[in-house]
Amino acid sequence: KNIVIHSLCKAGDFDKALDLLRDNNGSCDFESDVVSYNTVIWGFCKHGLLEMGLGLVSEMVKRGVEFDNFTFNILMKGYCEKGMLRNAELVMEMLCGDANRDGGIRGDVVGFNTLIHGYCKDGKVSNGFQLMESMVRAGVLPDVVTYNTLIDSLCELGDFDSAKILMDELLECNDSRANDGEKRYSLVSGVGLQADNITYNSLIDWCGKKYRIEEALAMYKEMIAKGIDPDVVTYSSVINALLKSGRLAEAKSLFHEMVQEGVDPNHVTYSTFVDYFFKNRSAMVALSLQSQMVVRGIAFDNVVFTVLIDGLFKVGRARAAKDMFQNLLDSNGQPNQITYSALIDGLCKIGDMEGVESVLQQMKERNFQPNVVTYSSIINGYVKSGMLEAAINVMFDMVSHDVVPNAFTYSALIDGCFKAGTKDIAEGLFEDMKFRGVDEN
RNA sequence: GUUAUGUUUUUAGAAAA
Repeated sequence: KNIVIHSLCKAGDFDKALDLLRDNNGSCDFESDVVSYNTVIWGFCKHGLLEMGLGLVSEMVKRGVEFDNFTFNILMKGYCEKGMLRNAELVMEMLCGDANRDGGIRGDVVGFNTLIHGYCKDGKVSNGFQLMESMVRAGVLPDVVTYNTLIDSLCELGDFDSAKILMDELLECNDSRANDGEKRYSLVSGVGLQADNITYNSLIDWCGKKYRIEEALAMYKEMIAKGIDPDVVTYSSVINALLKSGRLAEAKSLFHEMVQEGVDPNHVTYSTFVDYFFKNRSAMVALSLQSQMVVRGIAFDNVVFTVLIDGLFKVGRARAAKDMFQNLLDSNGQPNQITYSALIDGLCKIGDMEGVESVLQQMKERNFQPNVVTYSSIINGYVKSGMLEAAINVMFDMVSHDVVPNAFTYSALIDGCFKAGTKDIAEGLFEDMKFRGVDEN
Protein backbone atom coordinates (compact mmCIF):
# COMPACT_ATOMS: atom_id res chain seq x y z
CA LYS A 1 0.00 0.00 0.00
CA ASN A 2 2.70 2.46 0.91
CA ILE A 3 4.55 1.64 -2.25
CA VAL A 4 1.45 2.47 -4.26
CA ILE A 5 1.00 5.69 -2.34
CA HIS A 6 4.57 6.54 -3.12
CA SER A 7 4.14 6.14 -6.85
CA LEU A 8 0.90 8.10 -6.83
CA CYS A 9 2.58 10.94 -5.00
CA LYS A 10 5.55 10.91 -7.28
CA ALA A 11 3.21 11.25 -10.23
CA GLY A 12 1.39 14.05 -8.47
CA ASP A 13 -1.90 12.17 -8.33
CA PHE A 14 -2.85 13.35 -4.86
CA ASP A 15 -6.56 12.66 -5.10
CA LYS A 16 -5.93 8.96 -5.41
CA ALA A 17 -3.12 9.05 -2.88
CA LEU A 18 -5.37 10.71 -0.31
CA ASP A 19 -8.18 8.27 -1.03
CA LEU A 20 -5.85 5.44 -0.31
CA LEU A 21 -4.35 7.12 2.72
CA ARG A 22 -7.75 7.67 4.29
CA ASP A 23 -9.14 4.47 2.87
CA ASN A 24 -12.09 6.36 1.45
CA ASN A 25 -13.23 3.39 -0.56
CA GLY A 26 -13.11 1.17 2.48
CA SER A 27 -11.45 -1.53 0.53
CA CYS A 28 -8.01 -1.71 1.95
CA ASP A 29 -6.93 -4.20 4.55
CA PHE A 30 -3.99 -2.19 5.74
CA GLU A 31 -4.23 0.64 8.20
CA SER A 32 -2.39 3.75 7.18
CA ASP A 33 0.60 4.22 9.38
CA VAL A 34 3.19 6.88 9.93
CA VAL A 35 5.01 5.79 6.79
CA SER A 36 1.88 6.30 4.71
CA TYR A 37 1.48 9.79 6.06
CA ASN A 38 5.13 10.61 5.66
CA THR A 39 4.99 9.51 2.08
CA VAL A 40 2.11 11.74 1.18
CA ILE A 41 3.57 14.70 3.05
CA TRP A 42 6.80 14.09 1.17
CA GLY A 43 4.84 14.06 -2.09
CA PHE A 44 3.17 17.36 -1.32
CA CYS A 45 6.47 18.95 -0.43
CA LYS A 46 8.10 17.68 -3.60
CA HIS A 47 5.42 19.40 -5.60
CA GLY A 48 5.80 22.61 -3.68
CA LEU A 49 2.57 22.10 -1.73
CA LEU A 50 3.95 22.49 1.73
CA GLU A 51 0.65 23.80 3.10
CA MET A 52 -1.11 20.61 2.09
CA GLY A 53 1.58 18.66 3.85
CA LEU A 54 1.10 20.69 6.99
CA GLY A 55 -2.60 19.96 6.76
CA LEU A 56 -1.83 16.27 6.90
CA VAL A 57 0.27 16.81 9.97
CA SER A 58 -2.78 18.02 11.84
CA GLU A 59 -4.72 15.11 10.46
CA MET A 60 -2.11 12.81 11.96
CA VAL A 61 -2.65 14.41 15.33
CA LYS A 62 -6.40 13.97 15.05
CA ARG A 63 -6.05 10.36 14.13
CA GLY A 64 -3.49 9.66 16.75
CA VAL A 65 -0.76 8.68 14.34
CA GLU A 66 2.60 9.33 15.99
CA PHE A 67 5.26 11.34 14.23
CA ASP A 68 8.72 10.04 13.70
CA ASN A 69 12.02 11.52 12.63
CA PHE A 70 11.11 11.15 8.99
CA THR A 71 8.04 13.31 9.46
CA PHE A 72 10.05 16.22 10.81
CA ASN A 73 12.85 15.79 8.33
CA ILE A 74 10.45 15.85 5.43
CA LEU A 75 8.88 19.03 6.76
CA MET A 76 12.26 20.67 7.18
CA LYS A 77 13.11 19.77 3.63
CA GLY A 78 9.80 21.25 2.54
CA TYR A 79 10.52 24.51 4.30
CA CYS A 80 14.01 24.64 2.86
CA GLU A 81 12.78 24.17 -0.68
CA LYS A 82 10.34 27.01 -0.21
CA GLY A 83 13.20 29.18 0.94
CA MET A 84 11.78 29.30 4.46
CA LEU A 85 15.06 28.37 6.05
CA ARG A 86 14.25 30.01 9.32
CA ASN A 87 11.10 27.91 9.70
CA ALA A 88 13.06 24.78 9.04
CA GLU A 89 15.57 25.78 11.63
CA LEU A 90 12.81 26.46 14.13
CA VAL A 91 11.57 22.93 13.71
CA MET A 92 15.04 21.70 14.54
CA GLU A 93 15.37 24.02 17.51
CA MET A 94 12.10 22.68 18.79
CA LEU A 95 13.34 19.12 18.42
CA CYS A 96 16.57 19.91 20.21
CA GLY A 97 15.13 22.21 22.80
CA ASP A 98 14.83 21.65 26.50
CA ALA A 99 11.09 21.29 26.33
CA ASN A 100 11.71 18.16 24.36
CA ARG A 101 14.26 16.78 26.75
CA ASP A 102 12.91 13.34 27.47
CA GLY A 103 10.95 10.91 25.50
CA GLY A 104 10.36 13.08 22.48
CA ILE A 105 11.82 12.78 19.05
CA ARG A 106 15.22 14.40 18.80
CA GLY A 107 16.76 16.07 15.82
CA ASP A 108 18.94 13.62 13.97
CA VAL A 109 21.81 13.76 11.53
CA VAL A 110 19.53 13.67 8.50
CA GLY A 111 17.61 16.66 9.78
CA PHE A 112 20.77 18.63 10.34
CA ASN A 113 22.09 17.65 6.96
CA THR A 114 18.86 18.84 5.41
CA LEU A 115 19.22 22.20 7.08
CA ILE A 116 22.85 22.52 6.14
CA HIS A 117 22.01 21.72 2.57
CA GLY A 118 19.26 24.30 2.60
CA TYR A 119 21.60 27.04 3.76
CA CYS A 120 24.35 25.97 1.40
CA LYS A 121 22.07 26.10 -1.61
CA ASP A 122 21.26 29.61 -0.57
CA GLY A 123 24.95 30.41 -0.73
CA LYS A 124 25.29 30.57 3.04
CA VAL A 125 28.02 28.07 3.69
CA SER A 126 29.08 29.79 6.87
CA ASN A 127 25.64 29.12 8.32
CA GLY A 128 26.25 25.55 7.27
CA PHE A 129 29.41 25.40 9.32
CA GLN A 130 27.66 27.00 12.27
CA LEU A 131 24.98 24.36 12.04
CA MET A 132 27.63 21.69 12.02
CA GLU A 133 28.87 23.07 15.30
CA SER A 134 25.43 23.26 16.80
CA MET A 135 24.68 19.71 15.83
CA VAL A 136 27.72 18.59 17.76
CA ARG A 137 26.49 20.61 20.72
CA ALA A 138 23.18 18.83 20.42
CA GLY A 139 25.00 15.55 20.56
CA VAL A 140 24.56 14.64 16.91
CA LEU A 141 27.73 13.71 15.08
CA PRO A 142 28.29 14.93 11.53
CA ASP A 143 28.61 12.15 9.02
CA VAL A 144 30.00 11.85 5.54
CA VAL A 145 26.85 13.43 4.10
CA THR A 146 27.42 16.51 6.23
CA TYR A 147 30.91 16.80 4.85
CA ASN A 148 29.85 16.10 1.31
CA THR A 149 27.21 18.78 1.47
CA LEU A 150 29.69 21.37 2.65
CA ILE A 151 32.40 20.25 0.26
CA ASP A 152 30.09 20.44 -2.71
CA SER A 153 28.87 23.81 -1.70
CA LEU A 154 32.38 25.19 -1.23
CA CYS A 155 33.14 24.00 -4.75
CA GLU A 156 30.06 25.68 -6.06
CA LEU A 157 31.23 28.94 -4.55
CA GLY A 158 34.55 28.46 -6.29
CA ASP A 159 36.49 27.77 -3.14
CA PHE A 160 38.03 24.53 -4.28
CA ASP A 161 40.96 24.83 -1.91
CA SER A 162 38.77 24.97 1.16
CA ALA A 163 36.81 22.06 -0.19
CA LYS A 164 39.96 20.01 -0.45
CA ILE A 165 41.05 20.99 3.03
CA LEU A 166 37.70 19.88 4.32
CA MET A 167 38.12 16.57 2.56
CA ASP A 168 41.53 16.12 4.12
CA GLU A 169 39.96 16.67 7.50
CA LEU A 170 37.37 14.12 6.71
CA LEU A 171 40.10 11.65 5.97
CA GLU A 172 42.07 12.53 9.05
CA CYS A 173 39.12 11.87 11.31
CA ASN A 174 39.81 8.33 10.55
CA ASP A 175 43.28 8.66 11.76
CA SER A 176 43.41 9.14 15.49
CA ARG A 177 46.92 10.49 15.61
CA ALA A 178 45.96 13.39 13.39
CA ASN A 179 43.75 14.96 16.00
CA ASP A 180 45.97 17.24 17.93
CA GLY A 181 43.62 20.13 17.98
CA GLU A 182 44.80 22.25 15.14
CA LYS A 183 42.00 21.26 12.82
CA ARG A 184 38.70 22.84 13.59
CA TYR A 185 36.24 20.19 12.71
CA SER A 186 37.95 16.88 12.90
CA LEU A 187 37.90 17.02 16.68
CA VAL A 188 34.20 17.44 16.85
CA SER A 189 33.23 15.13 14.13
CA GLY A 190 33.72 11.76 15.69
CA VAL A 191 35.56 8.88 14.17
CA GLY A 192 35.38 6.45 11.38
CA LEU A 193 34.50 8.79 8.58
CA GLN A 194 35.71 8.01 5.10
CA ALA A 195 35.51 10.04 1.96
CA ASP A 196 33.19 8.20 -0.38
CA ASN A 197 32.41 8.32 -4.07
CA ILE A 198 30.16 11.31 -3.61
CA THR A 199 32.96 13.29 -1.98
CA TYR A 200 35.11 12.58 -4.97
CA ASN A 201 32.34 13.14 -7.47
CA SER A 202 31.79 16.67 -6.24
CA LEU A 203 35.45 17.57 -6.52
CA ILE A 204 35.93 15.80 -9.83
CA ASP A 205 32.92 17.43 -11.35
CA TRP A 206 33.98 20.87 -10.25
CA CYS A 207 37.43 20.45 -11.78
CA GLY A 208 35.90 19.21 -15.00
CA LYS A 209 33.64 22.21 -15.24
CA LYS A 210 36.63 24.48 -14.81
CA TYR A 211 38.41 22.59 -17.57
CA ARG A 212 40.94 21.35 -15.05
CA ILE A 213 40.74 17.95 -16.62
CA GLU A 214 44.07 16.65 -15.47
CA GLU A 215 43.20 17.27 -11.85
CA ALA A 216 39.87 15.61 -12.36
CA LEU A 217 41.50 12.57 -13.88
CA ALA A 218 44.05 12.46 -11.09
CA MET A 219 41.32 12.39 -8.47
CA TYR A 220 39.50 9.76 -10.44
CA LYS A 221 42.60 7.58 -10.26
CA GLU A 222 43.09 8.44 -6.62
CA MET A 223 39.66 7.21 -5.66
CA ILE A 224 40.21 3.94 -7.46
CA ALA A 225 43.55 3.54 -5.71
CA LYS A 226 41.75 3.98 -2.41
CA GLY A 227 39.31 1.27 -3.29
CA ILE A 228 36.37 3.60 -3.73
CA ASP A 229 34.39 2.44 -6.72
CA PRO A 230 33.48 5.05 -9.29
CA ASP A 231 29.77 4.98 -9.96
CA VAL A 232 27.65 6.10 -12.86
CA VAL A 233 27.86 9.68 -11.62
CA THR A 234 31.65 9.61 -11.56
CA TYR A 235 31.84 8.24 -15.06
CA SER A 236 29.22 10.58 -16.46
CA SER A 237 30.91 13.52 -14.86
CA VAL A 238 34.36 12.70 -16.22
CA ILE A 239 32.93 11.88 -19.64
CA ASN A 240 31.17 15.21 -19.66
CA ALA A 241 34.39 16.99 -18.77
CA LEU A 242 36.28 15.20 -21.52
CA LEU A 243 33.65 15.89 -24.14
CA LYS A 244 33.36 19.53 -23.25
CA SER A 245 37.07 19.72 -23.95
CA GLY A 246 36.68 17.86 -27.20
CA ARG A 247 38.49 14.74 -25.99
CA LEU A 248 36.18 12.23 -27.61
CA ALA A 249 38.55 9.28 -27.74
CA GLU A 250 39.14 9.32 -24.01
CA ALA A 251 35.46 9.75 -23.31
CA LYS A 252 34.71 6.72 -25.42
CA SER A 253 37.27 4.60 -23.70
CA LEU A 254 35.84 5.59 -20.33
CA PHE A 255 32.46 4.54 -21.59
CA HIS A 256 33.82 1.11 -22.36
CA GLU A 257 35.62 1.00 -19.09
CA MET A 258 32.46 1.63 -17.13
CA VAL A 259 30.61 -1.09 -18.97
CA GLN A 260 33.46 -3.44 -18.27
CA GLU A 261 33.36 -2.56 -14.61
CA GLY A 262 29.69 -3.40 -14.55
CA VAL A 263 28.44 0.15 -14.20
CA ASP A 264 25.51 0.69 -16.52
CA PRO A 265 25.47 3.92 -18.50
CA ASN A 266 22.20 5.69 -17.81
CA HIS A 267 20.16 8.42 -19.43
CA VAL A 268 22.62 11.04 -18.19
CA THR A 269 25.62 9.29 -19.67
CA TYR A 270 23.84 8.93 -22.95
CA SER A 271 22.48 12.43 -23.13
CA THR A 272 25.98 13.75 -22.54
CA PHE A 273 27.19 11.92 -25.61
CA VAL A 274 24.13 12.70 -27.68
CA ASP A 275 24.50 16.37 -26.95
CA TYR A 276 28.15 16.27 -27.91
CA PHE A 277 27.53 14.53 -31.22
CA PHE A 278 24.76 16.88 -32.25
CA LYS A 279 26.89 19.87 -31.50
CA ASN A 280 29.79 18.44 -33.39
CA ARG A 281 27.93 17.74 -36.55
CA SER A 282 27.63 14.03 -36.06
CA ALA A 283 23.89 13.78 -36.15
CA MET A 284 24.00 10.22 -37.36
CA VAL A 285 25.94 9.04 -34.34
CA ALA A 286 23.69 11.00 -32.03
CA LEU A 287 20.62 9.37 -33.49
CA SER A 288 22.09 5.91 -33.33
CA LEU A 289 22.79 6.46 -29.64
CA GLN A 290 19.20 7.48 -29.25
CA SER A 291 18.02 4.17 -30.63
CA GLN A 292 20.55 2.37 -28.51
CA MET A 293 18.90 3.92 -25.48
CA VAL A 294 15.53 2.66 -26.63
CA VAL A 295 16.91 -0.82 -27.17
CA ARG A 296 18.42 -0.86 -23.71
CA GLY A 297 15.20 0.27 -22.16
CA ILE A 298 16.57 3.54 -20.86
CA ALA A 299 13.69 5.91 -20.24
CA PHE A 300 13.86 9.41 -21.70
CA ASP A 301 13.51 12.15 -19.22
CA ASN A 302 13.03 15.81 -19.79
CA VAL A 303 16.68 16.52 -20.40
CA VAL A 304 17.06 13.77 -22.96
CA PHE A 305 14.14 15.23 -24.88
CA THR A 306 15.59 18.70 -24.61
CA VAL A 307 18.94 17.53 -25.91
CA LEU A 308 17.23 15.85 -28.84
CA ILE A 309 15.02 18.80 -29.68
CA ASP A 310 17.87 21.25 -29.44
CA GLY A 311 20.20 18.98 -31.37
CA LEU A 312 17.79 18.24 -34.19
CA PHE A 313 17.17 21.93 -34.70
CA LYS A 314 20.87 22.65 -34.68
CA VAL A 315 21.52 20.11 -37.44
CA GLY A 316 18.72 21.57 -39.49
CA ARG A 317 16.09 18.92 -38.92
CA ALA A 318 13.33 21.17 -37.71
CA ARG A 319 10.54 18.80 -38.62
CA ALA A 320 12.04 15.98 -36.59
CA ALA A 321 12.64 18.35 -33.70
CA LYS A 322 9.00 19.40 -33.62
CA ASP A 323 7.95 15.77 -33.79
CA MET A 324 10.20 15.05 -30.86
CA PHE A 325 8.46 17.73 -28.86
CA GLN A 326 5.10 16.21 -29.73
CA ASN A 327 6.58 12.91 -28.69
CA LEU A 328 7.42 14.36 -25.33
CA LEU A 329 3.87 15.59 -24.85
CA ASP A 330 2.42 12.28 -25.97
CA SER A 331 4.49 10.34 -23.50
CA ASN A 332 3.17 12.50 -20.69
CA GLY A 333 6.52 14.11 -20.20
CA GLN A 334 6.64 17.51 -18.61
CA PRO A 335 8.43 20.06 -20.76
CA ASN A 336 10.04 22.67 -18.58
CA GLN A 337 11.31 26.18 -19.11
CA ILE A 338 14.47 24.91 -20.75
CA THR A 339 12.64 22.55 -23.07
CA TYR A 340 10.43 25.39 -24.20
CA SER A 341 13.38 27.69 -24.67
CA ALA A 342 15.13 25.15 -26.85
CA LEU A 343 12.02 24.71 -28.94
CA ILE A 344 11.44 28.44 -29.25
CA ASP A 345 15.03 29.10 -30.15
CA GLY A 346 14.88 26.43 -32.82
CA LEU A 347 11.78 28.00 -34.33
CA CYS A 348 13.42 31.40 -34.21
CA LYS A 349 16.42 30.10 -36.08
CA ILE A 350 14.23 28.89 -38.94
CA GLY A 351 12.30 32.16 -38.92
CA ASP A 352 9.00 30.63 -37.86
CA MET A 353 7.94 33.48 -35.65
CA GLU A 354 4.29 32.53 -35.78
CA GLY A 355 5.21 29.16 -34.40
CA VAL A 356 7.16 30.92 -31.69
CA GLU A 357 4.17 32.96 -30.61
CA SER A 358 1.95 29.93 -30.40
CA VAL A 359 4.48 27.97 -28.36
CA LEU A 360 4.86 30.98 -26.12
CA GLN A 361 1.12 30.93 -25.65
CA GLN A 362 1.16 27.26 -24.78
CA MET A 363 4.01 27.78 -22.40
CA LYS A 364 2.13 30.44 -20.49
CA GLU A 365 -0.99 28.30 -20.40
CA ARG A 366 1.04 25.67 -18.64
CA ASN A 367 2.26 28.20 -16.15
CA PHE A 368 5.82 28.36 -17.33
CA GLN A 369 7.09 31.89 -17.49
CA PRO A 370 9.59 32.71 -20.21
CA ASN A 371 12.92 33.67 -18.71
CA VAL A 372 15.74 35.86 -19.92
CA VAL A 373 17.02 33.11 -22.22
CA THR A 374 13.63 32.60 -23.82
CA TYR A 375 13.13 36.31 -24.35
CA SER A 376 16.61 36.84 -25.72
CA SER A 377 16.04 34.05 -28.21
CA ILE A 378 12.83 35.61 -29.40
CA ILE A 379 14.32 39.06 -29.67
CA ASN A 380 17.15 37.65 -31.68
CA GLY A 381 14.64 35.81 -33.83
CA TYR A 382 12.71 38.95 -34.67
CA VAL A 383 15.89 40.86 -35.33
CA LYS A 384 17.13 38.20 -37.73
CA SER A 385 13.74 38.21 -39.44
CA GLY A 386 14.07 41.95 -39.93
CA MET A 387 11.19 42.74 -37.60
CA LEU A 388 12.87 45.20 -35.31
CA GLU A 389 9.67 46.64 -34.01
CA ALA A 390 8.43 43.29 -32.85
CA ALA A 391 11.77 42.68 -31.19
CA ILE A 392 11.47 45.93 -29.26
CA ASN A 393 7.97 45.03 -28.21
CA VAL A 394 9.27 41.75 -26.80
CA MET A 395 11.78 43.74 -24.83
CA PHE A 396 9.01 45.85 -23.35
CA ASP A 397 7.00 42.75 -22.64
CA MET A 398 9.92 41.19 -20.87
CA VAL A 399 10.62 44.20 -18.71
CA SER A 400 6.97 44.49 -17.81
CA HIS A 401 7.15 40.90 -16.57
CA ASP A 402 10.10 41.79 -14.36
CA VAL A 403 12.56 39.76 -16.38
CA VAL A 404 15.87 41.59 -16.39
CA PRO A 405 17.64 41.85 -19.75
CA ASN A 406 21.28 40.75 -19.81
CA ALA A 407 24.19 41.10 -22.21
CA PHE A 408 22.68 38.56 -24.62
CA THR A 409 19.46 40.48 -24.79
CA TYR A 410 21.06 43.85 -25.38
CA SER A 411 23.53 42.69 -27.95
CA ALA A 412 20.81 41.02 -30.00
CA LEU A 413 18.74 44.15 -29.98
CA ILE A 414 21.59 46.56 -30.50
CA ASP A 415 22.73 44.48 -33.41
CA GLY A 416 19.26 44.79 -34.89
CA CYS A 417 19.20 48.54 -34.48
CA PHE A 418 22.46 48.95 -36.32
CA LYS A 419 21.25 46.83 -39.16
CA ALA A 420 18.09 48.86 -39.39
CA GLY A 421 20.16 52.00 -39.48
CA THR A 422 18.73 53.38 -36.27
CA LYS A 423 22.04 54.11 -34.73
CA ASP A 424 20.66 56.51 -32.18
CA ILE A 425 18.40 53.89 -30.67
CA ALA A 426 21.30 51.47 -30.51
CA GLU A 427 23.36 53.99 -28.63
CA GLY A 428 20.47 54.68 -26.33
CA LEU A 429 20.21 51.00 -25.57
CA PHE A 430 23.90 50.82 -24.91
CA GLU A 431 23.65 53.63 -22.40
CA ASP A 432 20.67 51.93 -20.80
CA MET A 433 22.66 48.77 -20.51
CA LYS A 434 25.58 50.45 -18.80
CA PHE A 435 23.14 52.24 -16.57
CA ARG A 436 21.76 48.93 -15.45
CA GLY A 437 25.21 47.60 -14.82
CA VAL A 438 25.20 44.85 -17.42
CA ASP A 439 28.65 43.78 -18.56
CA GLU A 440 29.54 45.14 -21.97
CA ASN A 441 31.38 42.72 -24.19
C1' G B 1 14.09 -14.20 0.46
C1' U B 2 13.04 -12.38 7.12
C1' U B 3 19.78 -8.52 9.97
C1' A B 4 13.48 -8.78 3.54
C1' U B 5 10.60 -4.58 0.66
C1' G B 6 8.35 1.01 1.45
C1' U B 7 8.89 7.31 3.37
C1' U B 8 13.72 12.00 4.79
C1' U B 9 19.74 14.60 3.61
C1' U B 10 24.92 15.21 -0.35
C1' U B 11 27.31 14.41 -6.38
C1' A B 12 26.70 13.87 -13.07
C1' G B 13 23.65 15.65 -18.59
C1' A B 14 20.00 20.20 -21.70
C1' A B 15 18.35 26.35 -23.91
C1' A B 16 19.92 32.52 -26.04
C1' A B 17 23.76 37.28 -28.82
